[in-house]
Amino acid sequence: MNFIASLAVQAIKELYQVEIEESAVNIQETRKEFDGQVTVVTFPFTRYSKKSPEQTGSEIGDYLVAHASEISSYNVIKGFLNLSLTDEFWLQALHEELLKPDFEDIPKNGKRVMIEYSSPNTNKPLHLGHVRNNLLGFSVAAILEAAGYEIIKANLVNDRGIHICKSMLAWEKFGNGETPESTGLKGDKLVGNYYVRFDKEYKKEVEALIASGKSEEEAKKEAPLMLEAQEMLRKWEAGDHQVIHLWKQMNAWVYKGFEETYEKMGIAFDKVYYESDTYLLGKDIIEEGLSKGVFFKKQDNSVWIDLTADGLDEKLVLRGDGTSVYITQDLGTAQLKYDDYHMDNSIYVVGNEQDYHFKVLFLILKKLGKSWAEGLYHLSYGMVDLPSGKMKSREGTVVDADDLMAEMVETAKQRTEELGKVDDFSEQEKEVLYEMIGLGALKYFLLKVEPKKRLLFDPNESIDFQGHTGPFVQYTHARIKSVLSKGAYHEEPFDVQPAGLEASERELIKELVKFKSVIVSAANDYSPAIIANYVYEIAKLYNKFYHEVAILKAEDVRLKEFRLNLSAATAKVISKGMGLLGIQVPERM
RNA sequence: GCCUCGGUAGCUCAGUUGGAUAGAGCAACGGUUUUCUAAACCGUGGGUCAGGGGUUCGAAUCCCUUCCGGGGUACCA
Repeated sequence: MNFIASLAVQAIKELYQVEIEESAVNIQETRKEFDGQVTVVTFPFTRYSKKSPEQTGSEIGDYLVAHASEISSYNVIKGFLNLSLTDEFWLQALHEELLKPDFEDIPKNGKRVMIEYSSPNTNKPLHLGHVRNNLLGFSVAAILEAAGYEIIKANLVNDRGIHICKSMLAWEKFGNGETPESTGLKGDKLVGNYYVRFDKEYKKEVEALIASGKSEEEAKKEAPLMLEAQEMLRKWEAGDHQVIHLWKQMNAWVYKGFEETYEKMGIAFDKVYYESDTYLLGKDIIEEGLSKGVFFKKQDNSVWIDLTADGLDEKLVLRGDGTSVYITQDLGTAQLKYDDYHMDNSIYVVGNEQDYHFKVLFLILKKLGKSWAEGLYHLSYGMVDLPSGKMKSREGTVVDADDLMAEMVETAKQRTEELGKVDDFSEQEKEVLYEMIGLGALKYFLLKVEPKKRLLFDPNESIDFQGHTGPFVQYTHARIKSVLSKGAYHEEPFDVQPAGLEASERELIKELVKFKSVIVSAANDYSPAIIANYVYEIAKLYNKFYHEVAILKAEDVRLKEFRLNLSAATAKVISKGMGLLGIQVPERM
């Protein structure tokens, strides 16, 4: 569509003797209710023409039609110049953009980007909040890869700390030697139960202490369980054999559980970092900052940075006793990641509750003069809330990831059986299909919403399978595949030039040829939602086309061939687009 | 208090660097199948784009301000 902008620039120059930038030409899609496909907004040009918007539009319109064979006609409504492009133009675009085997390839741009996501704690199973994080990370990685980046998918596992000790301690005290094998529980679930158990017992102790006259603050600090957990953390840091053994064993249970969940979810990583390996990093960066005068020391030896000039606060970066805080570790880990991969960009997929933390982290790295700090980006997303409010693992008010996925698959099964279209499938084929649809519905539901928006999930209201949903798009794909197979379609060079395009065909082509630019803008915005909405639009337009024109029973063979090709191109875009969301599409459903 | 992100139809969401009469889905109502998959299609109703001001040919979009909601503002992570 670029030729229209440059031609418009030419027109302004010749008609009104004014030189303008191409970017000053506002081009948009023509709204449905008007004739044409592309619209140039001509209001801004009236200052050059010194004429009415209508007259200006006509003059430019005449010029464009005279100078571009692709433009067949125009109409002017107020300051809008609506252009109709020839059918040949659209067919050509379809041909060039979509009917090649490597149609979706965007050349590599030579840039490397790391995307860190998931980053679970090993004291509890994954819940719906993690699901959003995982799907976002995986999808953004796929989108960036499609846009030409080299991708490293990283996971930073939070495998140590006081919260891990809490579940360890509770298991030691109340577990009676339970194991995943002895209980039949998934490892992460088993460990999660003890995390909840700790909280329960701890609260009892606190209440007892309060009853005996302590203040709430004192009680929370002095409860024996808390003291024991802290002692356990000290032993862990000292390398105590028994504690380390227990830690390794319980983490191993959790990892096995996570693996199952990740596999079901269909996500994976190229590199896993463990906080137990990285938590001591960052101290040399503190030294560096002190010597550069970026940080300063207080009387108690604690180290700070003053960010008040940047509108933030003073921030502690190292405790007075020399131990790390969260940001110390993150400073060190950021350096480690860069040393490992020398990437151009590094993306952190982390909830918006940590917006401030990342703002500070990136700012500190810039102040330290790290050349790579410019490439850091916090992909912040909104929390997933229940109607009752926030999910809290400790209180057990969470939507469990495994349960949710299983429910979705079950619903998909019921739906599919009711419709009875795949009764001839083998049991195994059915299982595969149910998973594809159930997970497709879930993933689409979570990804179609702009990441930064908060998401409300009502467990009592099931996720839809109709309308603006994953299954709708999947269904459209299956429908196309069915037509293609009945039409004995096989990919081959096509040169069919139908006498004239139907409106529904033109609309579909117009949307299809946007595919690559949509990938690019989704990559620039780190937004799977853009892909999700685009793919939905494609599916809708295809269904309209499908209902309005006959494909297999087209008037003549050439027309049928063309429509089969158009269908095949649509299927490719749907399949590839859904793939960018981590959603598979079936041949039949 | 300060910082930050949200607020668009009953509900869930789209809405490009400011552009035409603000769009989808769900829910409601009505229609479409002897014809390529009805998980579909077509139609009807439904709006103070949170409120107010400003910038301009033009504002859901940019600026200011008020209100409502989330999050942050820890020697927690």
